[in-house]
Amino acid sequence: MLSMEMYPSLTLGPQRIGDCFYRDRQAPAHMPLFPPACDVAAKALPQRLLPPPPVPNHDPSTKTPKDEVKMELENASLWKQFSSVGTEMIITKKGRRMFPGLRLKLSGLNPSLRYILLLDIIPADNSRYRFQGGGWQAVGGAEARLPDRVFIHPDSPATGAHWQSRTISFHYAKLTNNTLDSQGHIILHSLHRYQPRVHVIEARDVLRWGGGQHSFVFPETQFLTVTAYQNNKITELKISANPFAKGFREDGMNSKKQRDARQKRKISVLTETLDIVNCDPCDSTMTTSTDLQALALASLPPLPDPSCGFRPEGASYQDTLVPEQPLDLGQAFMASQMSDIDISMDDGMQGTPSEVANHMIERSDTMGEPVYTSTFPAIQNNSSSFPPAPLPQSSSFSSLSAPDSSDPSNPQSMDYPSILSSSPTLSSSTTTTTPSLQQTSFTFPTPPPSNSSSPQPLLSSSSTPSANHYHTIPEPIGPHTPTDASFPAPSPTCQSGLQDQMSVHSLLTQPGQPLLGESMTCGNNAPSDQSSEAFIYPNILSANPDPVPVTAQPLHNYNSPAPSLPCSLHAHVAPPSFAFSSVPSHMQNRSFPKMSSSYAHHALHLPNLSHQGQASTFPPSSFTHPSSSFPHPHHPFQPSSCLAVSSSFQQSVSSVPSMPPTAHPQNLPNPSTSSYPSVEIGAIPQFNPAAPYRPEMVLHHPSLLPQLDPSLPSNLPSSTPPPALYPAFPSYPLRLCQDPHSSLSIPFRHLYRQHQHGHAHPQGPYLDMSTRAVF
DNA sequence: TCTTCTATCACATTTGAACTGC
DNA sequence: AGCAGTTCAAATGTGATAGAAG
Repeated sequence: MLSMEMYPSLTLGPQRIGDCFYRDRQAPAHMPLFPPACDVAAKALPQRLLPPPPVPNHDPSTKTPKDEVKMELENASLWKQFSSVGTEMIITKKGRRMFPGLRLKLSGLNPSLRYILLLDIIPADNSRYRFQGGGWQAVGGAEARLPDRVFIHPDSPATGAHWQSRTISFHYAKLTNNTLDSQGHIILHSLHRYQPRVHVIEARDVLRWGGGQHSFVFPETQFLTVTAYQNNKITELKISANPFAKGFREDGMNSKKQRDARQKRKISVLTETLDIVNCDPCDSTMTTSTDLQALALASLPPLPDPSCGFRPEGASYQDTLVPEQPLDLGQAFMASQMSDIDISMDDGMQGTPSEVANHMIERSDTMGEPVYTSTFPAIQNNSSSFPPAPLPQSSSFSSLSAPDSSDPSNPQSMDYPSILSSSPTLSSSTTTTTPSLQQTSFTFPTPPPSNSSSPQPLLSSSSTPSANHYHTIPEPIGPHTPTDASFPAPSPTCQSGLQDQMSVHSLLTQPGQPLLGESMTCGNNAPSDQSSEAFIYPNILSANPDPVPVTAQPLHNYNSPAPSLPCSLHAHVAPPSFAFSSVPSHMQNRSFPKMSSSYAHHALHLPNLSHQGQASTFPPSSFTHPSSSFPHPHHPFQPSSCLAVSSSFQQSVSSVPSMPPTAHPQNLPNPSTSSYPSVEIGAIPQFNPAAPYRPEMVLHHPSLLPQLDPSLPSNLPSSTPPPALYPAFPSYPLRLCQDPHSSLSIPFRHLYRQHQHGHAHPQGPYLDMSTRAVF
C-alpha cells in the first residue's frame, strides 16, 4: 500500500494533528487564523492510530533521484489570482471540473522508472464557511469527512520521462457533492475549504514499496466548494479566464447584455402577445394583461405604440432593446480585473476583448510585478511568515498577474488560458523588492508549448529556463500556511462587508494594512466574535512575505539536521478538551468538530490489484495523519511553492521525540503576532530518521507488473534535475486498494482511457472512473 | 409563517474531439 | 495523408425555483 503522510494542516481529525505545531515558546506565538491545529480530537488520537513509521530507504542510489523530485505549478499565477480573491469551486451532482485546473511540471524523476500521479483533495480545516459581508466566515464545524477519493492521472503509470516531458494536467478531475456518486468523482462538501494535493508514486513501489512517494501541496490551490458562486469577483475571474465561459464575457453572446436583450425580446414578444389579446374586446384578462404589459414595458426602452399588437417595423429588437449602455459597475469591475489578468486569450478574442487582453498584457508588463510587489510589506523578516491574514495581495488579485509580454505563453500549451503561466516578471521584480518578492525571486515558469498530457513530447522541464523554476523552499510551510493564510480572519475592520465593491485599489491596500502594520493582528487578533473569522480568502501570495533565499535548504535534505518545526507531535495525545489559551473561545469550540471515524479514508483503489482483503479495509490508522506531516509551519509561504516532502524524508524524521504536551498551550500562536519560531524538525517524531516508517503494503495487480520493468535499475539517478521547484511534503498514508470489480488484466492506462458507453471522450482521454473504484 | 440560505435544474453559449467529405 | 467543415457531447455561468433551516 502506498503510505504517505499528509500535510497536517490541511486535514481534519487525525490528519491534522500537526496543526498545533506552529507555536514556539521562544518566538511570538501566532494564532492560526483557523486553528486547525486545534483539532484536539486529532491530537487525542492514540498513537496506535498513527501510520506506521516509514521504512527507511537504505538504498542511497534510489534515494537521490527521489529526493530531488520537484513539482512546479505552471499556472500558479492564475491560481494566485483566484486565491487572492478566494477561490471557489463549483461542485455539482454530476461532477464539475476544477477551474483553474492543476497544471504541473515535474522534474527530478528517473526517466526510466514508471510513476503514478494521483490527485486528492483534503479538507483544509474543519470548518464550514458562509459568504457574508463580502468575505468567507467560518460558521461552524465541518461536516463529517467523506471517504477520500483519489483521481489517478490518466497517463498513469508512465515513465519519468513522460511526466517530465509535458505539462501534467488534472483538469479532467471532477468534483461532486453527491455522496453517492458512482462515477468516481472526488466527493466534497459544499461550503468547505479544501486543499488539492498531488502525489507522485513510483510504480515499482506498487510492487515493492519502500520509498519513491512524493506529495505536493500548492497552498494557492486551496478553494472553497460552492454550488453557486458567492463572490462575484470569482465569477468574473472564471468568466474571463475559462474558455468555456467565454460566452459570458462582455462580448459573448451569453453576456449579461445579450441575455438582457434576449429577455427583453421575450418580454417584448409577450407584450405584443398581450397587446393582441388585450385588443380582443372579449378578453376578460384585460386587467391582468395590462399589468403584465406594464411590467414588461417598465423594463423596456421606449417602444413604439404597441397597441393592438402593432409591431413596429424598422426597429429591430436589437436596436431597440439593446441600446448601448455604459459599463455598469460590474462591467467596470470586470474590465478593471481583466486588465490585471494575464490571460492568454484565444486568438478568437476580438474587438473589445482583444483590446482588453492586450491591455492586460500591457498593463501586466508594466504594472503586474510592481503592483504585486508593492502589496507586500517589507515585513516578516521574521520567518513568520505565514501570514497573515488578509494579505494585501489577497485581495489584489488583479495585480498578481505579471505576464511577460516578451514571453507570450503558447496558447496551445494551456488547456485554458493560463493567465500566468508565464509570469517571469515576478522573479525580476527586484526593484520593488518586497521581502515576499525577494523570497519569490524565482520566476513563474512559462507554459510548455504543448498541452498537458498530450502525447507528443514536450520540452522537458529542464529545458525551461531555470529562472522559471521555483526555488525549493527550504522548509515546508507551516500548517497554517495554506489554511490560515488563505483564509485569514481579518479583524472586523478588515472584514468590510463591502469587499465585493471595493475597488481594486482598496482591495490591494485594505487587507494588507493589517498585515503591514500589525502583522497578523488583522487576522489573528481573533476577536471573540465570529465576525473576526471573516476573511478574505486566501492570500497566498501575501503569505510569502519572506523572500526565499536561493540557498534555501531543500526539504528533501533528509539527512541534514531537521529544519525547524514549530510544532511537536505530542498533540496526538492531547486531550480533546484541550483549550488554547490564546485562542478565542469560539475558535476553540469549533476547532474540534465532528471527530469521527469517517475522517478520511485515504484509500486509493487501484483496479486490478490483488490482495483485496488487505486493500479492502482501511483501518483508521491507515489514514491517520500524524502531525509529522507538518514539516515546517513557520516557513514563510512561498507563492506557488509546493510543500512537499518525500517519503524518505518522512522516514528520516519520524522518530524524533515530540515536544512536551504542555508546550502547546504555551506555544499557542499569539493572535497579535505572526511570527512562528521555527522548530527543529527533529523535534517531531515523524521526522525523526531514527524512527523507521513502515509503509503499508502496496497492493498491486499482476496486470501492472508488465508495465513495471523490474529490470530497470530502481536506483538510476535521474538526469540532472532542474533547479529545485517544489520540495515534496509528507502526506498522510495513502493506500492503493484493489478494485474488486475491475479486470485484473487491464493496465491502468487502459482503464483510465476506457471509453464509456463506447464513445470516445470528446475532450480527450477521460478517465473512466466508472471502471475503477476510487475511494 | 416568513425570511434566508443552499441546492438543483434548464438554458444559451462555447469548446474541442471525433467524424465526414474532398 | 492532409485539410476544412460539421456534429455533438461536455463544459460554462446565469437565473429561476424548490427545499431546508432558523
